[in-house]
Amino acid sequence: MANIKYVKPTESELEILRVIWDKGIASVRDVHEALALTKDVGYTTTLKLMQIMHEKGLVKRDDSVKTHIYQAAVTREKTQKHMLGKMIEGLFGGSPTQLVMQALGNYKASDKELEEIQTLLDNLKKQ
Amino acid sequence: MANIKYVKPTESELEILRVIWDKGIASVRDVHEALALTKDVGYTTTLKLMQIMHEKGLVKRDDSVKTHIYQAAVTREKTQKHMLGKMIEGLFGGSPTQLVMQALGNYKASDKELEEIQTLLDNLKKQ
DNA sequence: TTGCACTTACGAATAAAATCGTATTTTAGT
DNA sequence: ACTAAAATACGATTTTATTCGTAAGTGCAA
Repeated sequence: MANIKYVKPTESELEILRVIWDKGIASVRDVHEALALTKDVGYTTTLKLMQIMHEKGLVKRDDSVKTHIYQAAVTREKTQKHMLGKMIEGLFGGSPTQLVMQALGNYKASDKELEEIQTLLDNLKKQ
Repeated sequence: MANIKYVKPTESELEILRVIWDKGIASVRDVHEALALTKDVGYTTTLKLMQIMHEKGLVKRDDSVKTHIYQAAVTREKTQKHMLGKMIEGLFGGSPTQLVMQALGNYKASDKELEEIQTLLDNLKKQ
């Protein structure tokens, strides 16, 4: 079995991952420009972070071309799952239900979304 | 209006808050002993962290007695809400539904819990 | 080919968080 | 009053994360 250790992205790394997830593939400049829309940061800072992420295995890159092309090496879903898990464990006493209730109670969802949840809930009940 | 700025607890601070939330009130030693069950850490480290938390306003303390007694200055619920919000915003594209679906899908809940969620869902639908 | 624009590499500075050692204070028991 | 045990205060170090300056490589346009 491959020895895969989960690497927890830092706050800044997560910002970068989000951009890459949205774009699919991206150069440092692509990412930097996206980040620059919402925060003040130097180009080489973004570059350095992406290099570190590459070392950590958070992103893959094609460096056979002058402008390296990056893509995520971890999926959004896996990351979501890990972070949800940590949060459930740490803040919600291990109860996913607590988290769900809290989320549903505090953040309004549309009727359509409520229906989606209902459908999932129905499926879970059947099992 | 009182000027309350939300202070985001760090990882370690959160661990301490969890102990205090569970106990209601706690001395440094109480907290330290709880932490020591699961990690290797020095007493003065815990002390220092709790002092910092006090400066930040994360905890209150009664220092009229020799052994200071701490209690949380932020509720578990408020903290849960903030962190959920950040997570929804950052990882789930602003969609609480996404988060709920992900949580329900990945972490099994008991029938009783599913019923609780169902009840909440019914209420939300009525509105 | 020369030079300019753009890129990566990389070391180093800065900032933030966590850790701990040591000094000092407090108080209860003798 | 004295001492030991236990507590706090606090500076300093270590670790981790973030930021950026500067050097060096690359290729395209004139």
